[in-house]
Amino acid sequence: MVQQPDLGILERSELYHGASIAALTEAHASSFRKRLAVDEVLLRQGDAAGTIYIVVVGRLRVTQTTNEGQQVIMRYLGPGELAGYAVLSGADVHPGTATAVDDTHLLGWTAAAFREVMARHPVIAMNALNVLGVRYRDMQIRLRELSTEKVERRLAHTMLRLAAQAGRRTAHGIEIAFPLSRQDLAEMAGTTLHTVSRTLSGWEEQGIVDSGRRRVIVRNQQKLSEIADGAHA
Amino acid sequence: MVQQPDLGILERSELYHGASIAALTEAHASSFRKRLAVDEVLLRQGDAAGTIYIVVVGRLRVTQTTNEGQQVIMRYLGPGELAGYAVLSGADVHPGTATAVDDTHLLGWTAAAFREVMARHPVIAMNALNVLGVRYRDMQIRLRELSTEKVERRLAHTMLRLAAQAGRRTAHGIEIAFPLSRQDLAEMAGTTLHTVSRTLSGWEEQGIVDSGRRRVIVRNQQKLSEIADGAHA
DNA sequence: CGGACTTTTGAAGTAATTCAAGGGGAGTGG
DNA sequence: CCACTCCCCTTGAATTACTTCAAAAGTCCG
Repeated sequence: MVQQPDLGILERSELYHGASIAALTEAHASSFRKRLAVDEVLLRQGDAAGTIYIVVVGRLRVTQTTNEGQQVIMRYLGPGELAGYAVLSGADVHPGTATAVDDTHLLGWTAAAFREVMARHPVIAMNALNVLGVRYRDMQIRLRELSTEKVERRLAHTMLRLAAQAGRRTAHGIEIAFPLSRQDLAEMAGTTLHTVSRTLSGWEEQGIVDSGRRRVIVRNQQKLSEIADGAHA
Repeated sequence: MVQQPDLGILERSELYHGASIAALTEAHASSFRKRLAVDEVLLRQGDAAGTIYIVVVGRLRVTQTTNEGQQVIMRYLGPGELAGYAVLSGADVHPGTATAVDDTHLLGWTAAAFREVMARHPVIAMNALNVLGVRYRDMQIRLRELSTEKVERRLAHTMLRLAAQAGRRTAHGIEIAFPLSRQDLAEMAGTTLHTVSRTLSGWEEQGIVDSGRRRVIVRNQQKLSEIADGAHA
């Protein structure tokens, strides 16, 4: 009875999409639930990679921290997305830290349980390849942007991606549906919070965005796209 | 008779490592050979992703080009490595261009032939997951470097990776075993050839490297590591 | 030996960081 | 309910690392 909604979530997840009812049921049977409050950590960079999760409700921020303590945000994970990909690809430790930015519900599997399900249902392995492929390509794009574009453009790309991934239509525009500080944007776009602040102030004047304390709304996606495409060059 | 060496190459490749003789034989039977001279293109960014290759001998440079024509080098591929990962992960076009930087021999498969082999031998799918996982992590590291480190450090990291991946011990140090221009290094480290040239000149004075026209030798790996670790901060 | 490509180096310019200070909002505790 | 405190955000000014522009010198190959 409680299972039905979970199966639906699994069916719509990037990892189990297209799997048979049998596979979904089996996957669900070997899963466990996990709940995180805001700022709780799901898995920590450097820890042994023993579990894999699917986000059911909520959102996680995945970061990597340098020896010097600087953080980079690798991505945000929303409903249906996979956390703990290290288990998929046989890495022994988690390369990043996943922290809840909202109240978050997950379904989890131990590495052994997951491998068992994947071995029995090849479609899951194919989905796993797709997940990694998509993320890898995403990374290539970001690397390319970071190598070739100036800050304003990179920030525009960053915000467009966030709007596409976690945007909520409102009367005033597309609102990023979770708390997002200047510092967060800086850690995604490869710059400082100061430069982000200045850039957003400029955009605000032009009516492109509307923002406040840990809150961002895209008012004019068109103009933002033009900036991302280098119209400002 | 000619097959035996090929099977050995396959066995040692990142994609077929650990596969059974039956699987290797089957894979070999459905493969075709391809040979490229220097500067010939194996696959082009944006082209339909219909084939996948393993490098047997030689080396490829994988690049992505922006709308404005700027290039970024995503990676180099040496013997045993896979070219055309798009086929693995179900992308419909190649995200980058692969060009030979040396005379290069490859074994190739059509997408259909490869999927057939992979479906029959799950170990290959697991290897594929590992390949993508390793590349993804590599990309995360580079993104982190690009976001948080200054040019000299990034360049040091770049050269250390090249030395590890394609280094040849010589009397004078570790030589990067393929032609590598200042421009190439710039496109890997996210800077300009001018800055690379100046940096290498500095390193040359300190006896850390020895370089010339499209040629780089690491003389003092220790010192280069220190620079990469931020000792120069 | 000519010509194309690669590298070097100087000088000027600039985007972005760093340093510094202050202001504003949200939540908490008295 | 008000005041206090903690974050987060903003903005100015100084600094700097790097790019861009420019020219010349090597180096390799045919």
